[in-house]
Amino acid sequence: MVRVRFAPSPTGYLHIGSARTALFNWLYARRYKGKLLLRIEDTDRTRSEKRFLDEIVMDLKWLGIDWDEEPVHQSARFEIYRKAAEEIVKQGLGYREGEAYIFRVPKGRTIEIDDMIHGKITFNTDEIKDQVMIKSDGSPVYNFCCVIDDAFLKITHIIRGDDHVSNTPKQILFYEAMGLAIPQFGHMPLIMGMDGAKLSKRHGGVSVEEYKREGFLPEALVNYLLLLGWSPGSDREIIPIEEAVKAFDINNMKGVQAKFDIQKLRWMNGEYIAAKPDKELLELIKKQMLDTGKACPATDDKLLEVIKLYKVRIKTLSEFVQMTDYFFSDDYSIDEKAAGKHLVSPESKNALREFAARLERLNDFSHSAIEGECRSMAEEMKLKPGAIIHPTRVAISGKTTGAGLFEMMEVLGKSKALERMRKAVV
RNA sequence: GUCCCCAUCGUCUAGCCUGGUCUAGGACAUCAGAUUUUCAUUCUGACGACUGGGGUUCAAAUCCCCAUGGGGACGCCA
Repeated sequence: MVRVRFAPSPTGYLHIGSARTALFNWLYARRYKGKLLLRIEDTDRTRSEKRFLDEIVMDLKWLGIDWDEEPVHQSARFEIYRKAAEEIVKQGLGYREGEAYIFRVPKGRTIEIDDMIHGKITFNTDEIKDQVMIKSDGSPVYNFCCVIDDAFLKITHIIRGDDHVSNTPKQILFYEAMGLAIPQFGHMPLIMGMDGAKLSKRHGGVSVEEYKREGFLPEALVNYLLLLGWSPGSDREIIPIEEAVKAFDINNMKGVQAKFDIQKLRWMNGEYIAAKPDKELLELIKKQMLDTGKACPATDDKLLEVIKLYKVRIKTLSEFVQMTDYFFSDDYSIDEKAAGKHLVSPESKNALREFAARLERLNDFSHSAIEGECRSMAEEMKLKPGAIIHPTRVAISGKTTGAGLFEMMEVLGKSKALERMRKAVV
C-alpha cells in the first residue's frame, strides 16, 4: 500500500511551496488509495513554535488537505535516534566526536536513484563528507532522523522538493547502514518568483495565510498549484480536485521549475468566485469582512444583491470589500482623478442636476425604469448617454468602474442615489 | 568553486518517452474590434516560443554530445 508523508517543520508559516508539496503527496495518496501521514519536524527546539504548528494545520485543512493517522512529533523520539546512532557506531560504521555521533561515509561509491520525476540521478560518495547523526547537544540531524522516521512510518514514496535531491544519497547511505528498505523518491522542482529568483515577499506573498487573507479561495489556490508542474495532458485548466485525484499521474509531472504567476492565480480565483453559489459567497464575504476587522455593514438580503452584481467582476474577496464600499457607508473611497474629469464641468453638473430631477419623479426605481429615463433624457437633450452615465457613476460611487450603472442605482436605492447626485453639484 | 537538476510564446503548459500528422496547440497577461451608446462579463482577432552549436537520420521541438543560461545543494538548519 502507498504511504506518503508531509513533514513540515513548525518554524514559520506554511509556505506556498510546501503547500504544493503537501498537495501532491495528498493527491498521490488519494489517487492510489493509500495513506498520507503528517510528521512534525520539530527537532530544532529553539525555532519550533506551537503557534506555527497550529497555523500550518489550519492552513492544510483550509486547503482541503487531510491526513491519516496521528501526527508524529520528532521531538518525542530523540531517544530512538540516539540509540540508532549508537548502534551504527558500535558496528564500526561511525564514530564519536565528543558528544556527537558521526557517520563515516564510504569512499568511491556510486549511488544511483531512480527518481519518479527526474529519472536516474547518480552521485559519487567522494563528494559527500562524513555526516553528523546526533549533534553535541543530543538532537538528531535532519537527514538521520528523517530516514529513521520514514522507515518507522513505512513510507513507500517520498515526494518532496528539489532542494532535497542532494540529501538523498546521504539518506540512502543511512538506509543501507541500518538495513532498512529504501523508498521511492520523487523530487519536484521548486516554485520561483516571476523574476526567476526565490519566491519571496516582494513577489506578492509566500505563505498560504497571506493568500487566504487576500481573499483567495482554497479551491482556486489548489487548482493553480496543481497546474504548476503538472498537467492533465489536455487543455483543461479548471479542474475540480476530485477530478484531479482521478487523473493524477506523477509521470506527467515536469522536472522544470515554474514561476508563480499571480495574474493567472487571480484569473482562476475569479473563475471560482463567479461559479460559486450566491449563498455560499455571502458567507465567505461576511467572513472576509469580519476577518479584516469590519462588522458586516448590511443585512444578508442587501449584501446578496450586491454580490449578484459583483461576483463576475471581482478576482478576490478583498476586492469585493473595496469595490462595494459605497453601498454600505457614506465614507467611501473617491477616485479624485475621476471626480475631476466627470464632475467639475458645467455640462456634467447640468446633466447630473437634470437627471436627478427626473429620477425624483420616478416612482418605480428599477434599473430598467432608470435606464429608460436616462435614454429619453439623452435623446431630448441631444446628449450622448455617456454624458449622463459617467458623471452619475462617479457621483454615487466615487469610482469609474463597478457594476452596470442602473443596477447599481437600483440596489443603492433612490434616496441615497439622489442625495449623492445632488451633493456632487453643489 | 564542486556536485546535481532543468531548458517550447512575457508566464503556466500540450507535443518529446514510442522522430514525419508541428508553416508548434491551449490558457493567463497585453492590444484591437464586436456584444441595443455606462462597468464588467462574453465573443472574435492580433501579438508571441522550440537557447546556441555539432551529431544520428531520408526526416529532429522530439534521440545523442558540447556550450550557454536558470535553479538547487554543498550546516552539529530543516
